[in-house]
Order: sequence, then C-alpha cells, then structure tokens
Amino acid sequence: MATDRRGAILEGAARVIARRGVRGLRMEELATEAGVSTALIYYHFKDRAGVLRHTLEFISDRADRYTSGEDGADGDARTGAPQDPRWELEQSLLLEFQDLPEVRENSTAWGELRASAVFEPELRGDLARATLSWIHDVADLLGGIRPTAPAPALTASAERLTGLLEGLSTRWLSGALPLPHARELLKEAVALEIERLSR
Amino acid sequence: MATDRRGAILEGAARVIARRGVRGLRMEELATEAGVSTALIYYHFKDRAGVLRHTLEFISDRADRYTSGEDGADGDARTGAPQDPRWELEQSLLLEFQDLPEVRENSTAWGELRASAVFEPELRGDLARATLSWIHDVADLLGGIRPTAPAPALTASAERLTGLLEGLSTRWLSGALPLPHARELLKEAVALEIERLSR
DNA sequence: GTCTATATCAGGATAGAC
DNA sequence: GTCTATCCTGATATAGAC
Repeated sequence: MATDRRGAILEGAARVIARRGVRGLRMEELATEAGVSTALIYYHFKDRAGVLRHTLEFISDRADRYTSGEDGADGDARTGAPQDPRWELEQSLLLEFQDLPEVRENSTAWGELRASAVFEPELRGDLARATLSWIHDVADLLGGIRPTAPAPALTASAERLTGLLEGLSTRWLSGALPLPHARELLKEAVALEIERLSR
Repeated sequence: MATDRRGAILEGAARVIARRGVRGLRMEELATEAGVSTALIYYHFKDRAGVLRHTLEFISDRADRYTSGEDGADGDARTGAPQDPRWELEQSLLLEFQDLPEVRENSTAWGELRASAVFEPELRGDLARATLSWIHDVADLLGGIRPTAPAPALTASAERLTGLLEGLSTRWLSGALPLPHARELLKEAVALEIERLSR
C-alpha cells in the first residue's frame, strides 16, 4: 500500500485528479493530499507534466490489476478453474461500472487523460499504447467465445465495445446516466457483438 | 458573419477552445484571435465564466443548425422529398465525423463540456437536457426505420449509438482513431442496432 | 464601445539547509 | 530524500483615457 513517498504521491495524484480533474490538479493540493512538500514532488517527478505521465502509468497498471481478476468481486479467481469466456468478458467490461472509490478514480482519471490528450499531444503516446492493449485483450476474450471469427472482426467489435464503454463512462461520471442503466446498455452491446461474430 | 465585435469574440472563443480546450482558454489569446483588447471581452461578458457560458450557448445553437440539415453536405435537403430514413440516420450521426473546422470545433467543445461536467455540477443541467433531446431525435429516426419496435428498445439503441459516438469522437480528437475508421465502426453499429430492432 | 496601461494573484518551480 | 522559504511567470481582472 505504498508506504514510500513516491507511491504516496501517485496515489494522492489519482485521488486529486478524480476530485478536480487533470486541469484542476494543483501541486500544492497534491502535496497536502500526499502529506509531503511540493519540493519533494518536483524532486521525484521533475515537473507537473511528469506527475501526469507517471500517474497515467500508475493508473493503467492498477486497472490492469483489477481487470485481470486478481481481486475479482466474487472471488472466483481463487479457483484455478477456467471461466466461462462470455462471463469473463462481461465481467472485465462491467468492472469499470462500479461505484467503488478505486474504480471511480480510475475511470475519472482515465476520462480526464483521454480528454486532455485532445490538447496535449505528449500524452497521446502512452494513451494510445494502453488503449491498443486494452482493445487487444477484449478482442482476445471475444476470440475465446467465437474462435472461428476472423481477427479484424474481433478487433472491430472490441473497438466498438471499448469505445462505447468510454462514452457511457463519461456520461455516468457526469451524472447523466445511472450506473445500473449503463451496465444494461453495455451488456446488451456485448450480446449484439457476440451475435454478430457468429455470422 | 458577425462583423460586430461581440460576435467576433464568440467565434474566436469557439476556435480557441477547439485549439486549446476549455481549460486552455486564455483571455489574451482570445483577444488576439478576435482582434480586440482583453478589456473589451470583460466589458461584454463580465468574466471568464461569462465567456464560457455564452460560447457554449453559441456552439450548441450552431450545432443544431448544421445537424438539422439546413446546409447538408449533399444539398439534398433542398428537395422537399422524404429521405430514406436509414440514410438520414447515418448522415445525422456521421456528420459529427468530418474534418471540417466548424465540426471539429463543435465536437471538441462538446467533449470539453461533457468532461468538465464531471467536475462542475452546474454544467450538468444544460448538458443533460441537450443529451436527452439528442437521444430522442435518434430514437425517432430509428422508429422511422423500424416502426413496430417498442419505444424502450428504440431509446436503448439510441443511447448506445450516441454513447458510442461520443466515445469514438474523443478517440478521434485525441489522435487515437483515424476518421474513416471511426465512420466504419459507427456505420456497423447502426447496422447492428437496426437488425436488433427487427427481432 | 474600445483601447492602453497596470494591479493583483495564483500557482509552478527552485535554492539551499538538513 | 525531504523540508522551508521564496522567486517569478503567466493569467485574470480593473482603472481611466478617448
């Protein structure tokens, strides 16, 4: 749980970003949040942009962790038993729609980074890499469900599902879409894509 | 084309926001862009927040205008002839994926607005209203294609399509998704939803 | 209505001690 | 590695002349 200062700063940054947004991140508020001085932040991360970059990395690692089931909500991961692939896909997508602090932080920060990348090209590289690997993972899960579907079709489905997820997520976080409804919409989309891949 | 200063400021603000984002809008850059002094901006709009409010209003009015076909890309709107409903639906969605300055400006500003609403609850009201009416319009178009589909199913499809559109739009604007590919993905999603509604 | 200053201040960044 | 203190840029906003 990061007793080291560096880790504490990153965790603090994730919380502050979730609260204020990337553009609302103030070095001093972050210092207070993490219980350190501003100078220490600069010592570890060079400048504000450095904080942002490393926080993005930190967040996507964390998302990988909870997405790949190590601490799945149902504890099913403890049994080494192979999961139903469709159930696994749904879970991995629906995990993003939970009202838990860590999930909310990740979603918020992710949305912020995505939105910031529109104006800050230096963020795009990492973001593109993370997105690509996410799409790839989802395509793999789809491939587990429809082994005969051609790769490009799997990728396209994964792009739509993850794109929809991002769109709905922002609506959720901005209070425009209740969580259960978001989950319903996404589940139905999964059903449609799976059906499509069997043709 | 707004020869008056006030209009020039709003047009300039739309351009600057598209370039720098809502949070990157600097009063001085706006002044230069619009060819006026900063003092004049404050004279007309009171403060930075005032500029933002009026610009967003300006932008959503403009989006209504081009979305409702007055200057459709093909000029088909001049003939009073009833359009093919599916073609009409695709057009109205794909209009958001064009690399024209005005469209880019509107999409960018809309994305910014949506992202800002996550942290600024006072923006949520207008945004929710606009979103709802958009969803309603799309559901109507879907109803024109599948007249027998029940209303809730139409709404759900419209929510998914508009949600996907927003998600893909941000990816496009952040350089993660080429425009033609975004269009393909969206078209296929339309096809899937229409097919679904016929069951 | 519009401009040329300029006051004011927040916040990013650094120096230097420990 | 970490802190205290402080500098200084850049951005909002205002005063006052025309």
